[in-house]
Amino acid sequence: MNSASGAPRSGRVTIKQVAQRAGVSTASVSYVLSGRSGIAGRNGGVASETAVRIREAAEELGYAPDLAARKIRTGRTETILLSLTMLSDPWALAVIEAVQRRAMPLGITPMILADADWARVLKTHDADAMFIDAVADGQQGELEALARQGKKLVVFHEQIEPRGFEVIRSLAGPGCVLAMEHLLAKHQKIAILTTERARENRDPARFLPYLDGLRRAGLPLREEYLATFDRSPVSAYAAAMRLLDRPDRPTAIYATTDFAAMSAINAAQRLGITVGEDLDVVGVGNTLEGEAMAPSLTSVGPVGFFDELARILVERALGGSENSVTGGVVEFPWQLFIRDSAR
Amino acid sequence: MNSASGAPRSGRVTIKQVAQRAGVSTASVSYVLSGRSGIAGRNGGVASETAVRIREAAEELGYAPDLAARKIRTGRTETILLSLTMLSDPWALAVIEAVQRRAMPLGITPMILADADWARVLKTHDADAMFIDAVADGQQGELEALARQGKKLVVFHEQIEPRGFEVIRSLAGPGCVLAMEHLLAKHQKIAILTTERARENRDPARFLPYLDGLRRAGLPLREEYLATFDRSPVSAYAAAMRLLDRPDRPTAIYATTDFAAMSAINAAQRLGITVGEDLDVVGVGNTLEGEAMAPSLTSVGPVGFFDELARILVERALGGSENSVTGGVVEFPWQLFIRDSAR
DNA sequence: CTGTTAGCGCGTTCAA
DNA sequence: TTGAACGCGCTAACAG
Repeated sequence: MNSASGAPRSGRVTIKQVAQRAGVSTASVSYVLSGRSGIAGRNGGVASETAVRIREAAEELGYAPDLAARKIRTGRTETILLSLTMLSDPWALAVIEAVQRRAMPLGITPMILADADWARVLKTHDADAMFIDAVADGQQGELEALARQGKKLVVFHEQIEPRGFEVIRSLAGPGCVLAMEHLLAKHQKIAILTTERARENRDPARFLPYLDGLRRAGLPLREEYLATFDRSPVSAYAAAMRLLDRPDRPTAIYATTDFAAMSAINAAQRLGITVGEDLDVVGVGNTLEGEAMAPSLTSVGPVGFFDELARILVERALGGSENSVTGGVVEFPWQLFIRDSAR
Repeated sequence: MNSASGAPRSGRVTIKQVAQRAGVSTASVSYVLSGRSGIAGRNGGVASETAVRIREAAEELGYAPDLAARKIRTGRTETILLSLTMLSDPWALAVIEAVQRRAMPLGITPMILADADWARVLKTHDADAMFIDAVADGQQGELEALARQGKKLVVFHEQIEPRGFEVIRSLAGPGCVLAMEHLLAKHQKIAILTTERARENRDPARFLPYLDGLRRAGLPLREEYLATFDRSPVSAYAAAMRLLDRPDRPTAIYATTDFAAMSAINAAQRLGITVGEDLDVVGVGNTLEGEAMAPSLTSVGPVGFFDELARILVERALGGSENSVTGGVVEFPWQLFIRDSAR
């Protein structure tokens, strides 16, 4: 076929072949096909007619730039790497989708690494930004090493401190405080429905706000208003029953899980108690199931978390390599979503 | 810090810095750190002591090769790209896991592209092999274009013909034939539980084997033994009930879905019919749920599919670039797994 | 046997 | 608009 034209030893079409075909230098081709063609401040003054010819040649030859070669010069891969541990988790899918939406229009491709073992891969593979959703205990040093290598990391973690990398946190605590305040505005007899573990550990995010709320309001902590359950739906339902099936029952329930809150609502309905009137219920997690149930569940959850994560990731990916190597923390306080179960 | 030693303008440690620190040339470093150091036929004669010094230097500096730079010379990315459309599907997770297991020990990293729009990305991004799990109607040409670019593609599709790329098929048909034969060995009154769609289209894979089986056995097609359902579990359960809750009920059910087969078993149990004795049931899909239920479900499914897919992918990734650009078809006939629901 | 020199590959980008 | 250097690692050819 084309034995005299280019140099098609490899299947790949190079910039050189395009240049030859268009009758220009490789530099012009590069200017037109990648960087600014007719806009640039300095250079890039490529006659629009030449530009057209170049683009035609590229099209005809089916040229596509070799990103590896480009990367070596520019330092950019036009790629964002997402290291996700639990790919089956809807959470991971939400991350992917959000980043996808932000990045693709800018020509940045999100790639997923489905492996808890990011440390090994990220050492050699490059990306304009990397997201890591799980850091084991000993791995803190590896993060710092990667950061020193100039890698742009965004790490999802509740405690880790940023050392050259960005940290993003999803904080349930503030939202739980809001939930309690919401109930305290109208109620005095507020029960809690929580896990055994949260109570034992005095979980600062989900359990303590209950105690603090009562204390600040000058209300007593009543043992009989404290019900715990262990995972199973049955157990949560039973716990709610214990709470509600008594003469002096609470007028509000603060459940540390949406799922528990839903059980509580079911229990109440079973007892003929009208949720939203005789009983207010709030949950934690702001799940879709809670929002969909009747009455819709008032709950707390992170809002816009995925979008913000995507924004940060893309921002860091675009930021020049020498740029802000600050490494900060972005905290994501959960917020209250008032719905029918507790107006 | 190290202003006099290397050239650390960028955060990245290069082979040059390692060379300088070890007091050798970059060639030696390259030989030691990547290719064969003391084995090679020709060159590679690096004294083991020097090799140690080089490795130490690399270690101290935290050197990691730039894969992009390496790729440009070797043409290899040490990466396999998996374009997966339905990441939430267990099927996709199985693909990932299988490839992971095969590839990682060989130093090949699987990367996932969570985007139906592979055509755009794959044009510029490189990988030693690429897997595509979904091809839309118009996209056939794009596959060929990519193949011409020298890209190694493995495409999962039932009909597409290989043109420069590999095609892998998962064929339910043969398995369904086996399932019917299994039932025909012991039964004469065999019912089918299938979807409305499969019946209308006379699905060659899952529906026709039922008709053909009856015909070959010289059995009549009885309308009352043909029950259809539409998606919902409820619907499948009801259809099974219609089949079983009659005087002259079938002694075997061929269900075109594991999920429907499970509904049938439930229905039978509800009616006091002992599955595996009074009634044999086979499903299609060979899901884990079916295997786990009691009685365990006899079913047909692809065996070793994911492993084989992974093998092909890795093989193609390792194969030299000029190598077998054959492009063949690998068919994966489903097989019968006999369990308690139909011995 | 051990090690070095030098050029390559591809797209970018400066200086002319 | 272009020639040529450049970035990084690989590797053929060559020299102790």
